[in-house]
Amino acid sequence: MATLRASIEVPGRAHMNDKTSAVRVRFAPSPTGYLHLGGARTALFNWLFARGQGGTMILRVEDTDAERNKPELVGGILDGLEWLGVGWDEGPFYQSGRTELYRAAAKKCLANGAAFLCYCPAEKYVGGDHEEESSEGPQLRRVTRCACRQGRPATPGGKPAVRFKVPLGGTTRFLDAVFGEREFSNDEIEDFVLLRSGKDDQEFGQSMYQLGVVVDDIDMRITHVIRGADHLSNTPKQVLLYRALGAEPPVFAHVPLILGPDKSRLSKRHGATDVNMYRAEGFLPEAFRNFLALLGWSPGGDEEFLRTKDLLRKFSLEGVSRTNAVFDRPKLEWFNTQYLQKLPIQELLPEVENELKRSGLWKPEWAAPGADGRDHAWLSKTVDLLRPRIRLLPDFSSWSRAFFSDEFTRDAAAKEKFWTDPRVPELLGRLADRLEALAEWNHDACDHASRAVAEAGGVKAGLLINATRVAIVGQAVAPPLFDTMVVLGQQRVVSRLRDAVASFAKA
RNA sequence: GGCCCGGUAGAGUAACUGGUUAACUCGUCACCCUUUCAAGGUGAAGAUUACGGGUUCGAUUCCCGUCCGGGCUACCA
Repeated sequence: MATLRASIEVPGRAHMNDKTSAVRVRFAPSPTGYLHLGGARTALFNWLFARGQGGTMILRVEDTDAERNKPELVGGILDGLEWLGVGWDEGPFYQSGRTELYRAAAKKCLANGAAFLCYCPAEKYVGGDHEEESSEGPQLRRVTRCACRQGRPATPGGKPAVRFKVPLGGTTRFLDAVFGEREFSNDEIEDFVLLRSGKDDQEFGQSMYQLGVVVDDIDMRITHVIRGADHLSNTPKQVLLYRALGAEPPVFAHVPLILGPDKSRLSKRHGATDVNMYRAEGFLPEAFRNFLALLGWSPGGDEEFLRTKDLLRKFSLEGVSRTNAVFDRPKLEWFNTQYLQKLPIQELLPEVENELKRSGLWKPEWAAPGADGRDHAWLSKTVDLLRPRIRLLPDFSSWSRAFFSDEFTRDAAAKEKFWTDPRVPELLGRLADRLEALAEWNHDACDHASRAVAEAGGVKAGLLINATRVAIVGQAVAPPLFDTMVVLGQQRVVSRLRDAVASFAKA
């Protein structure tokens, strides 16, 4: 993966007291689903933070739940990250392969009294926050402690799970770079499970989330935990674990969640939430990144069109908001059109090439400047002409098909709109003759010839121009006609005009 | 239910540690440009800063309450 730049001094924030250690962050997806927008945004923030300060980005797959885990989903998540341009320096590490590490940590907690063996079957566990029947219907009671923590199992027998022994009374506090100082009462925290009970001949089962994250974050020397705000309430548990394992907690930075247009949690019913679907739709990764970065973060100024290098330079945890953001697709599309228009043409060309290859329209001679470079120059000019009207990459092969192939059809609605005048066939025929006779093929020559034909025929130039557009590109909407003619070339324009005239005869 | 976090125009955000016409971007509407449609240009509408109290000479900024939204409350992550 990307080479790690030499560690430089961490700008750091005084109150966080970062010593001199370089920044180390991680993105830790769970393969229970695809890479969704929220996850992608979290990955992006971690990446921006790490790359912006010469730190290290680690990728860790949290697959400790054998039941819900779907290994085949990992590939899609990695693909999504790659498309997003979010690379990592270490990993991917898989928690499923680090089981011994977690068991050792759990045993350490058992040994130093920070954890206990709980023999309660999961359904019978008496601790926690269970629902209970009352005169007013089902009620949830406060956290209670199980007798197992005193070594007096309420329901002896069976295999025990390891639970963390949360201190009675007192508070647990930590620093969050986004939400500030946080303090939680220990009495609100249940004795959470560290290790599942073992099956068959196993002493213990797989690690639970809380143990896995903490052990790995310590082991991987993570300095900043940047993740979704849905983990804010779990953080005190983790801080307790850090202490029990004799480690200092990192700086936490919880970023607000991304909600759907109805302000409810973003889910499949809100449409595309899988980043790979945006790639498939033809968004440019950099535009997508720019849009995503602005969800829950602001550079402070008025500029919103921020290329990746700008994001890298400006990103900071201080700019992260505490308010959940709503995903707004129209704005994403706006960003895409902006990038389509403003990107240096040489940066856009590879994307267009991929698109044309995907649709089978690509011609090898268009590839990078060859012998005389004329074909490549033609492609470059054509894409440049087309791009102000393109919204998504696939538009290059659908909407602008006639620019790259002679096999195209004329849009019925376009004919309906611009071919209704009975004089059109004759005008198009005369224009074909006139253009064919042209010695010079350029914008002005096409312009003069067309206007002359219109004038001679006693019609407004617009009538001929619009009809001609439909004839040569098959669309009612296209780039300015004379520029289009230049790009298509004399022979092609003439033959398409005659083909159009012929189509009238048939009809 | 308990605990926690939020609440600035339809959306994303800004407004130095409270200071006076609440700013920018997307979207919407209008006009200009014009050869279609975009883009671009100009302008407009849209916010009693969720609501109600309080502190203060002064609050979007501080405090309390209410309402609304979200999160956590699993041998999920």
